Amino acid sequence: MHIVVDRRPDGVALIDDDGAVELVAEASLAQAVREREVEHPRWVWTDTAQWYPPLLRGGVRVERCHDLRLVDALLAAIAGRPARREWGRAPAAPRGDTLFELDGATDAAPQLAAPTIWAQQRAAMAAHADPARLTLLAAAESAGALTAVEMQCAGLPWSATAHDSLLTELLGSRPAAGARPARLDELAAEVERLLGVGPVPIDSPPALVATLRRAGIEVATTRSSELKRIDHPAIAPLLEYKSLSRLHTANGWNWLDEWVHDGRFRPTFVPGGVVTGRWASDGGGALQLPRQVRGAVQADEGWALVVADAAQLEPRILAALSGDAAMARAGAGVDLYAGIVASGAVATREHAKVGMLGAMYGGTTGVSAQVLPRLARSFPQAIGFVEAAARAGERGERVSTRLGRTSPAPSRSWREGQELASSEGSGEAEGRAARSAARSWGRFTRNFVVQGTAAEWALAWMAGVRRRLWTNDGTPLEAQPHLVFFVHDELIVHSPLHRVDEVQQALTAAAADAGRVVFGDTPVSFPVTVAAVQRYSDAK
DNA sequence: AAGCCTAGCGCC
DNA sequence: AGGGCGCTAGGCTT
Repeated sequence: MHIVVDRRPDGVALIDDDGAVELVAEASLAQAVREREVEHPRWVWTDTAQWYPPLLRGGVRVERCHDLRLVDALLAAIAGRPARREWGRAPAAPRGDTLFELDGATDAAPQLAAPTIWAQQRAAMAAHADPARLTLLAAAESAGALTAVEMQCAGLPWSATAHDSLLTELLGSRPAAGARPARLDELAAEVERLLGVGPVPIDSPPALVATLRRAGIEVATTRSSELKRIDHPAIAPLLEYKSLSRLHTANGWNWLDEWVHDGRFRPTFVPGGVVTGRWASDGGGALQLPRQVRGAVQADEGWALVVADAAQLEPRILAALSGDAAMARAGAGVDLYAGIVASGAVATREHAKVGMLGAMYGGTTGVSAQVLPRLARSFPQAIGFVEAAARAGERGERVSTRLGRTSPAPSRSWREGQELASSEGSGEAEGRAARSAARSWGRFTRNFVVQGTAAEWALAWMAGVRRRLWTNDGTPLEAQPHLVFFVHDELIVHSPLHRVDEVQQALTAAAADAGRVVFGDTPVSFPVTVAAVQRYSDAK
């Protein structure tokens, strides 16, 4: 049962599968949705990020939806056309701002109504080589969109007091606006003293490189990794300065003022915001919360944070994708890398880890490259799978995830570079540039299949957790266990203490389900580590 | 002043 | 000569 939500000049039309139309005023939409929700429909609408927040603020939860904008992005990538724009615009949108724009129609063409787009998408999905998987992906993507809105609405519990203490501890008390914290002043002075060449432009990388060189420190950049290799007394305080300066500028008091209100951090999550299908975030750097500040993420009194992390998700995804039975066996325990060592393929856990990451990212140097041949001997299917994805990318082909998300085609300039290099009389330089570009795109497609499929697994996991925690009995979301955070392979549920066991069970069971949902019958396991804590920093 | 780019660092 | 991001500061151009 679907209900298409369509904005009309005179209100919002709710259209069911029989074509019955209920027209409701925008102001009474929440009430209408609440009443229809008892039928457990799948709401079909242009954009969850636009439609859902007002409903949720009105206390109305939606169990399932089909997000036309997100599915359009999937279908566009598959068809190799640009995605549509201008979703959910009011009919009074200015001339030219129509959905038809990209189809080459004139601006006299009517804006496509949601029912029309829905019909087109159903047809496109039915015509796909694997409609079942694509339908699953559409549902998972849409469930993610609902969850993203709910997580923003609930917010991540954040203690401004703890954050302030932590900053004061590390940086000194809060400085006046625009001023530098005392600890940073001290460190800058220390660096200056130890370099002994006058003023040090510590915040300007190019100028700092020049100053370091004047002090006899031969560096090409001011990157920490490069500085770490240098033996000089000024380096330690410089590195500490960089780390604390970063904390201050990225997650200091200004960040706290801007992003934390009423004990909650409410970032905007952007499902499908990354080309691989991973989520992105908008504002607050939500997906890059440094470990330094995770002590400020604190459960409410009487509540806990249930933090769950999928163990070595990407290599497990690769094992399942490629059907590599040996790697599945290595992953039988909680630690896949230990399993690889136990299999005899490599000597240490670190080698296993670096080697697998290198295989999935396309690393060609160092330990990663050294152990790759050993991994390839022990796990030929897994390694062969990513190698094939890389070769496809190098040829300019597109690749797909397990559920059918398709990588973009390489750019025109990329293709032109390849053609130029293979044309008659092409020079050495063009050839080198083209091979470099080809390998680079191959690294992208190599990673795309793994990262993208891991994103699908994570969506399935999240949807499973949400379903298990689901209630729609009128209890506010924030009065029961609810998802508050997601980062690629990690979920946090804020839960009343007396329901923590049940939440842990939900996180674990949903992970096992996700493997079956995405891969069907697979020997690969997807264990999660789960910890109930008061502070996020206590989780690992 | 605003927009864009680069360097650098945080996360997965 | 390692994939994907977001964000900030400095420094340039417009």
